[in-house]
Amino acid sequence: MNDAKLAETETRPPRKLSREARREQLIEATIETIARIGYARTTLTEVARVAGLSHGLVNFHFETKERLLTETLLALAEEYRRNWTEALEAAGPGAAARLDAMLRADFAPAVCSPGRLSAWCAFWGEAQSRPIYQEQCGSNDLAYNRRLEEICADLLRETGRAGDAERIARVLRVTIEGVWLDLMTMNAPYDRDEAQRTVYVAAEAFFPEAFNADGLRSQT
Amino acid sequence: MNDAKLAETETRPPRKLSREARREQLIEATIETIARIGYARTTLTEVARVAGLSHGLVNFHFETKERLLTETLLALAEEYRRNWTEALEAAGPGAAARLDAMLRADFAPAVCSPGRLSAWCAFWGEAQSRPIYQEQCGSNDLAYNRRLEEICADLLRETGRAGDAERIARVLRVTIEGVWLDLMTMNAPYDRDEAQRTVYVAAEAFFPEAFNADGLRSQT
Amino acid sequence: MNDAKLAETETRPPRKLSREARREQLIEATIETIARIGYARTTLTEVARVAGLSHGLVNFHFETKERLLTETLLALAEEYRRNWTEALEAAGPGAAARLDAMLRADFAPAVCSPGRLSAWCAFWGEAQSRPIYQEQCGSNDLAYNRRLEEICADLLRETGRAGDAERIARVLRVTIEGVWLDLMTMNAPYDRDEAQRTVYVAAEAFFPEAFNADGLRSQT
Amino acid sequence: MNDAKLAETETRPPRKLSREARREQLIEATIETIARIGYARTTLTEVARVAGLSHGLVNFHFETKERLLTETLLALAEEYRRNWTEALEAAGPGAAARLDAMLRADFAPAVCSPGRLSAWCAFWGEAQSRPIYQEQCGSNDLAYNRRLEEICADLLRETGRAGDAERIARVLRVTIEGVWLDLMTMNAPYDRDEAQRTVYVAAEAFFPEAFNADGLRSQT
DNA sequence: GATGAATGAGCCTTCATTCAT
DNA sequence: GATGAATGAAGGCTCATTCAT
Repeated sequence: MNDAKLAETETRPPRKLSREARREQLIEATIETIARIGYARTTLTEVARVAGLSHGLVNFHFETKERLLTETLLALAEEYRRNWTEALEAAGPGAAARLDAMLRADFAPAVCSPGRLSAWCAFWGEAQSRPIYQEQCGSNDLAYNRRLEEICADLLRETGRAGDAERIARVLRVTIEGVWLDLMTMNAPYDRDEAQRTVYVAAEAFFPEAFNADGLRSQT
Repeated sequence: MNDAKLAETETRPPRKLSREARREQLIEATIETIARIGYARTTLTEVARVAGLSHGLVNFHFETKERLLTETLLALAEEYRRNWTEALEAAGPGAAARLDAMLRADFAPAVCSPGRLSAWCAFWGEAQSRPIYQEQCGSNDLAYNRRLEEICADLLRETGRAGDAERIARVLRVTIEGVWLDLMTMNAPYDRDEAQRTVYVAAEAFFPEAFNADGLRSQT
Repeated sequence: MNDAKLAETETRPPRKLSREARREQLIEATIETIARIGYARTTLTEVARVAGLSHGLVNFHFETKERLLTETLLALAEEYRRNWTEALEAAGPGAAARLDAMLRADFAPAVCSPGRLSAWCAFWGEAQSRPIYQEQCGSNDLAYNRRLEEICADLLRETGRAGDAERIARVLRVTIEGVWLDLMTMNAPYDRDEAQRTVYVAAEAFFPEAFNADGLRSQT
Repeated sequence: MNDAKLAETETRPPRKLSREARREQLIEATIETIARIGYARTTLTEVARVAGLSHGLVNFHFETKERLLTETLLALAEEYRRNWTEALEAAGPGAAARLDAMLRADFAPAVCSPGRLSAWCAFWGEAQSRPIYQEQCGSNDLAYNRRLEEICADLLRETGRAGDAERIARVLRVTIEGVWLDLMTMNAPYDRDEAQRTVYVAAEAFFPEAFNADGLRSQT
């Protein structure tokens, strides 16, 4: 093979991809489509168009539209879980550092991009009338909640403060979800940095020794 | 209206309702339908069925499906606005009492029924890809936010605490929205009372002199 | 209304028909379509085209294609049953006259038209892999078979001949079905009259006192 | 074929079968598929699945689906023709023995298996709207009919009976086809033995000297 | 006002056919 | 030869919208 052909092979997308690669490509296109035109108006034709593929291929890799959407949600949930799990593993030993890692993880670009947030919102909106979506989200949330509660309980112990770890964890979690929603739906949205600061303001209210609006207090 | 007609109206269920009454009936059916089967699967036929009316009547009162949905959202937003506005007007003079009134208003049965919450979620999910919906929600939120910020600023002044009223107000608002979402989407949801306590836990964190988990502290 | 308009009203098909009338019209179009292009190539669009209606209307009156086809078969079966039942009721008292009535009924234009026969063939071909079709045909056949056996048994008694009524009835029935098939599938088909004579040749073989190739022997 | 190749063929399952063997394998799978799910629902994918081969191979050996089906019908027809031809060649010299051979041939397991009958029914059902299928069946039937008529004419001569050989032959043929159909489509089908007896009851009616319900009378 | 039959655009899905590997 | 990913035409079905009654 001469250089010209070699270059051509490298630059053009291959005609045939492995099953897994195509599935990921289509799921990515689905997220983008939902983010752009919403869940209700998402069609297989549009997903295929975004992916640059024929619409018949979508049904080849995912038997039905229903499955494509379910697996897209599953992929989002799995990506989200992996993100905070890994952040937690990389965190320092103290409860404050671990809480900081979890709060910060939710604002990592990988899970907090506009497209991802829009897709999440759309699925949330549909989930309340779809038990199958609730299950997908629910099991993930459950694990996240439990961890957050444990860490809050630890931090209360460490700081010697009184408080209800379950409710504090809940406030922190819904604050994150809430500023996410704001980032999506407000007409003049504040930016991600301000969103994160807002979360830390909440963290500071419960744990003033550990946090301020900028994040984790330096350990002096 | 003469006596004969008056008698007819009173004794028989009216065959012809006024324009406004029919519109409200259809909007109510729309909310219920969205809550039950979701925004994406809501059809005019189903709305008509829920309302107990004929198929064609929906298009007679609302020219298009788009208008029916938009006006439904408008009605929800207006109802919500009236609810907190009136609660605020009925509240006592102090900042703590007014904040309490606003927090409590969002859990009034009129705006916090399962059907209402589900419908809200559905519209939120769709709003991020529909500018027209964002406007409907946005203008309302804007007024609500401003009031909440004012009250928080007043309360900070009254209690002599330092703090960022804008971010505190934001945390309180998204906490309310967040527990609303939980009430809708969690597999084993806590109840409305626990949701409200969670909000007060957040309020207590910022204003311990004024609130505890049960609500407004008695003014001694 | 002036004469011109009156005439127009009478000649043009009405825009809206009753449910039952439309259903019959669509079933008739289905029979014609199956006869013309076969079961496998029958599409709702083609049925609608033959009926001169929009394809959406087919799904309005019959929820699915499956139901349209099933009800078409049901209508064919009901029409067939009514035809031989009424022929039997109009027949004379003797066994020979009743057998003659049944044999003759199957060649009545109402049930023996080319379109009807083609449609029957198509359903038979599909029935062997469709239990639901078999049931539709089966219950009808059962009643027909029982009657034919009874009459053959009566005729054997009357003529004092030995013979197996069940098998004789079966031969007569399948002979009718067979010449039907011939009328449909042979390249140079003989005509309906020759088909009927063939059946009478079979009848004559079993009951020479009662039949000859032209039909029932005149009672002398 | 040299020794090396022979050994390879015998010891290993051949990875590459000859064209002809693959074609037969696919035709057999087509018959089975049509028998199981019907003509209308037969797809190339299903045929390939039944044959245990890949999807694309079907189009490699038969350019189109149309050709696969046509050649399947051709194979069925050829198999059927060979069956009665060989039976006739093996039969004794008398007309009765030859007629018996033909009647018996149609119930030989090779052509009278459930799968074969189902496939025949399906093709018959479709043939009335497909000239190309009618030709395939027709030419075969024509030869079969002619032979049957000749034999019936011979037998009439031998027995000295009056009768119309053409119509008698037709009754015998359609009786066979009819009991075939019964074997396929009746809810509580009688068995092949009873089907064959029914045919002989018809034969006995025309030729009582030669046949009874059990078959050919022993020549005493 | 009210009804529900009728229309047709657009969607999901199937599947014969093609083709790169 | 053989595989299976990829394409696109066509079909069934849904549903917003229209309109005669």
